[in-house]
Amino acid sequence: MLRLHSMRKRKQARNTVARTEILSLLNQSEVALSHAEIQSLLGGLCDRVTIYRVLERLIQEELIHKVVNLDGGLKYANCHGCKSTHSHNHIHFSCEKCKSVTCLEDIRPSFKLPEKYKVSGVNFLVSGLCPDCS
Amino acid sequence: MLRLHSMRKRKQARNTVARTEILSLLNQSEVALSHAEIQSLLGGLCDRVTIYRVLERLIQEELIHKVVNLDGGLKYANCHGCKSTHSHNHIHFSCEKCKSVTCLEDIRPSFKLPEKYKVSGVNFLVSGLCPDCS
DNA sequence: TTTTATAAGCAACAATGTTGCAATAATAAA
DNA sequence: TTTATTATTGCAACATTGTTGCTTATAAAA
Repeated sequence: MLRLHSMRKRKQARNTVARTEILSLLNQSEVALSHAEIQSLLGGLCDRVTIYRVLERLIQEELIHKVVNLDGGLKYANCHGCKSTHSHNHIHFSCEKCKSVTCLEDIRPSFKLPEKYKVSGVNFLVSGLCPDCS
Repeated sequence: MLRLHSMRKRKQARNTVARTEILSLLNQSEVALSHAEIQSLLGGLCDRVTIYRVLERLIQEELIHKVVNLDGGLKYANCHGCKSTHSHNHIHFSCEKCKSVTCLEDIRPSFKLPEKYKVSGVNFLVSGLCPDCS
């Protein structure tokens, strides 16, 4: 196949079993899942490392996004509306009782920084009790 | 010493070298420090584990607070004004270039959750370029 | 079917955080 | 000041989480 120099050969993503299953898990889940939870749900379908690499890929493809929990633990959630706007600037809610982490997609906090700061991303996490636990 | 049953013996905090030095480091620092940074700055003054335990104690005493970075890494910062109000609901800024994490104490974001959520704490992190780097 | 580049598996490693227990040392009590 | 008490430390061992290199397997193209 002839390729022009400007036409950079892009890495062609593949539909593998691991990718399909992990994406399906996240799409079906109401809450964000940790790597450990995903591994457990997959029940040995694939290696630990594969999960890390699939998650990384899905993030780059903007099909999921990463959520940092209160304790620094990482969780992953599917992107519902975020993809269209290319932004993950909504609030995430972390329930102290059931430990669930949920995307509150419609809620965008407002704030104002001094002019000299250049903002490129935000991560807003609110903790407390979710509707089911309160 | 006679003690009533209701008069629970409270753990009496001690002024140790490690505690003094770590608190001093955090008070003198403009930016939040990670455990690794603190350990490096202390230069072998005490054990790794001691640093973890001192930080934990200082948090409980509300002299410092914990900041979760974008990647889930934990940093620690002194409390300037936060103690009086007993709240850490201000924004933290994480610079992508110099990797510094700063408390923006005066800036409080506003947002509104559905009624059923009970909020007990927030962790707001904004990333981008700090004044020095932009 | 054959080709080939992506992805998976495996092993080894690194970073970070936790726990139990004996020894040390800060503070209170004598 | 000396002694007693117990909070704190150091150490070792372990757990968790995430990363990297390399070989093998496999999805998709030819």
